[in-house]
Amino acid sequence: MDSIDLSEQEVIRRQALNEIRRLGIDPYPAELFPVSVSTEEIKRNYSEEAKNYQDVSIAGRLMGKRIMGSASFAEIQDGKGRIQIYVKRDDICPDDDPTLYNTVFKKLLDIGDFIGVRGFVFITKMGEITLHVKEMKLLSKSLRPLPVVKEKDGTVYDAVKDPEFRYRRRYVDLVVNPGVRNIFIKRTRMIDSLRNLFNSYGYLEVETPVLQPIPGGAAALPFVTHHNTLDTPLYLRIANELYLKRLIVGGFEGVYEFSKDFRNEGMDRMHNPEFTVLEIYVAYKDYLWMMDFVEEMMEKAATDLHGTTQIPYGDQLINFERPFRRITMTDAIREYAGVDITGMDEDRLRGVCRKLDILIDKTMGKGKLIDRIFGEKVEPNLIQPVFIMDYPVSMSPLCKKHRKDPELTERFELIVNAKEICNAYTELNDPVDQRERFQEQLKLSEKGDDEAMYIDQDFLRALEYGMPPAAGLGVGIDRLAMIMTNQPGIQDVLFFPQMRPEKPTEAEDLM
RNA sequence: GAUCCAGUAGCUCAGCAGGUAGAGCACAUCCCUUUUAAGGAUGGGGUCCAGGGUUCGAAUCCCUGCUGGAUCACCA
Repeated sequence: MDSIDLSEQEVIRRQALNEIRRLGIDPYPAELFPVSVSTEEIKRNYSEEAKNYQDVSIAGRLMGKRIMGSASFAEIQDGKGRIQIYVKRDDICPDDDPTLYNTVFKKLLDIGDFIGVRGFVFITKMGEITLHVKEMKLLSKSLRPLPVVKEKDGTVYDAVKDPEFRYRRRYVDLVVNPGVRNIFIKRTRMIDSLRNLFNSYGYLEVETPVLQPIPGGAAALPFVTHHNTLDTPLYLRIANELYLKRLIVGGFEGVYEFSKDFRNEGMDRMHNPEFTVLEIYVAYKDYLWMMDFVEEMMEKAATDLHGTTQIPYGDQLINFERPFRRITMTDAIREYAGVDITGMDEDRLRGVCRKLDILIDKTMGKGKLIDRIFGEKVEPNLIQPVFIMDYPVSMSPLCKKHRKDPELTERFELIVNAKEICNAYTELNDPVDQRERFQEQLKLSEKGDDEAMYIDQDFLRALEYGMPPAAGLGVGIDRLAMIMTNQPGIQDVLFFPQMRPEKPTEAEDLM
């Protein structure tokens, strides 16, 4: 990298780096630094009376310096939070040489540098818990200036908020915006909560192929790649449903997987090309059982994260307390759109759509028309958790037909804040019916529906060996995380949301 | 994909009857031993996203492009 491309501050930091080396200090030492406590633990447990934490070591990023001659206050930020440190020249420079304080600390250390300090904890006149430093060591020099975000009385000054900057340099976002870390910690805690529940039921976490010869289990456009040795196309999975069901065929009675799925479709605040779905399949259950299970799961996740079932989302308060409302799709359309679609054929549904001012096109079949009515007129009203049950058969080629109505399927979705969070079936295990449903998908595909499902012959073969009755569930983990962490976009709950690659000039600059 | 908005210092932003740039923080030099958005003084730093056009003159007006955001469409 040519120094002519560096900003003044970057040049100064490189000069400081050289100066540090010249003083015989290794700016990137190899040996461990013995951290004895976290900033959080000190702040939580320190008491003046107990006089605890009188010899501790902490490490982290230097996040602020307030120099007042031969004494200074500064801040260290570790993985848990920040603590103020008090640095006095006479303490860190016990002999006559003041270099460590005057030159190294005051001039050569910058905001963003990692340092380790050892000392004792006290409380300043202003009442702040502070570490009085006796020894200081540089652990890693930072060469780029970190944005300095300040805060007073709850007001944040100069917060880094440009979304492009935040998503492209998430590492900086995490250092500088403390709330961001908590979002991701909560996301992980949420997944822990689900996993713990599944394990407590004795279900087995499994892994199934990401690279699939036939991308099945959902209606979506896949990413295609190529395997050189096999000389065959492979697809990144759009769902793992068909593989998990094969495991149910194989005798596992409860399996689940947190699955990274990939869909070659649009990107926006709700969609990222790769995203996480939980899928779980349980033998000998049906979709009614699964609704109870989902209620338990959601209530537990909410309480594990927030200690309550009431979750703030935007200006809403969402209540995950059991039981959730249950309503069939037909009843929901009757209630919110004022139309009874029972027994309507495709033409009459088209008439309904026209009357309700819903945009449709010729390629839409009965299932899609009903879905449009639901999406336009019903879904926006559904803020609190609600199960929508019994979808039309043509929308659900992997779902068992309804025990009472062959036009419907035993399927439900959980809608929260007008968005689908869960999708579940009584799984179709009749291999003959499944073959027919696939063939109908093939017809749709021949009509031009590029998302119609492929026929997976091996999956049919598996069903022909016999699959026990089972209930299956898919949960959009990113969307659930959005709700559980009160975030408006999927980019805010993904560490590294997909972005257009940076320009070559920028990329070269990063080399 | 459509429409709208935005891109100015490391960060947050101002500047737009057109006269080639400014603030706060950060950075540099100096003063200051319990401060806390520390303070005081002085100073450096910008291909004003890119390219074209109008003009004597463009950060400012026009066109094209790039990147991002919002809304809608499409899609789970």
